[in-house]
Amino acid sequence: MSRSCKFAVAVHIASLLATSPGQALTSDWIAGSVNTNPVVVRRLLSALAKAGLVASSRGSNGGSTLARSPERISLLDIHRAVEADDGPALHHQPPNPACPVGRNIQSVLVRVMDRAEAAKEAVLATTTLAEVTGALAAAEK
Amino acid sequence: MSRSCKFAVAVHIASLLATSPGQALTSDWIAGSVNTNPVVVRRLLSALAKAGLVASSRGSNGGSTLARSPERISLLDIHRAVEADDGPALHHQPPNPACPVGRNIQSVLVRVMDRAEAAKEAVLATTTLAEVTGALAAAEK
DNA sequence: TGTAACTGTTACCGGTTCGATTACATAAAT
DNA sequence: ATTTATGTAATCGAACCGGTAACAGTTACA
Repeated sequence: MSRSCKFAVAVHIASLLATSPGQALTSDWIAGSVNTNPVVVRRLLSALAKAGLVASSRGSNGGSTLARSPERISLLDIHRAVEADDGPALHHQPPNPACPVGRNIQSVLVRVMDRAEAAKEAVLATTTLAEVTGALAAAEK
Repeated sequence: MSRSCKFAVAVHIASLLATSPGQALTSDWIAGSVNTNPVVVRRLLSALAKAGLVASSRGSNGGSTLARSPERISLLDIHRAVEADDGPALHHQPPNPACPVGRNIQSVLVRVMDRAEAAKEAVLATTTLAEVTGALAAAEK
């Protein structure tokens, strides 16, 4: 396993909540659909709750629901909630400031990589959770 | 150090080669500008050579040069050369096929994440190495 | 010819991230 | 009280990355 699949699982979780409106789902039940451990689900639910996308209640009959309607939750909201944003991945050690390339490459790279990341996020921003559940329903029939 | 900075270093290396046209640079010299180990540089040069972006000659007076002009090398070329493309990061374990969400979420996710990745790559594809070195020169004055 | 310079590749170490798992404190319904 | 949940910390194994040493192969040149 190479990269993080937190985003994929978080969208999965949010889709489950969106298709069970008004009903609180437990981390155990969600884990059964995702096919993973309930603690993994709770960690992601915790991140989604901190971002204000999900509300959880504890105790018996507890569980989680969406904090707002699926039309008003974008995949970028979910992505930002569960994946850390460390900015573009630059050199570990600062390049040689005595070299004309070395002393300027990072600022140039940041500009380009930020633009590329913004283009990616624009796609996620214009895709709503409601569109995802719509596509899920369309795939069923 | 969390993520890979291979792309950043590879663009750095390519910029050095682009600003020394016709002159073969050694991995030792390049490592001095990048501020890292020559083997790290050679690993990236090897990947760039396999992608046909760089030509290297061995032995005394050896070194590396660009295999084509900086105007005809895009940052996407460099990105594809040094960073593995594993496709979108989906679930480790396959989701539960007995669940309507679980059995369809991955195909829906692939469509969205592929679109997002394509948007990012479009930015890198329209940025040439020549533009990078132009920005480097502009930052100098 | 032989030596110095340079590439190409492998192997290994130390640090970090990730998912899975166990454990346990806390909270709420009945 | 007991049961059912969440919330969170700790730990484990696997994977990836950058740095480093080691070494084989190649080329220029004295």
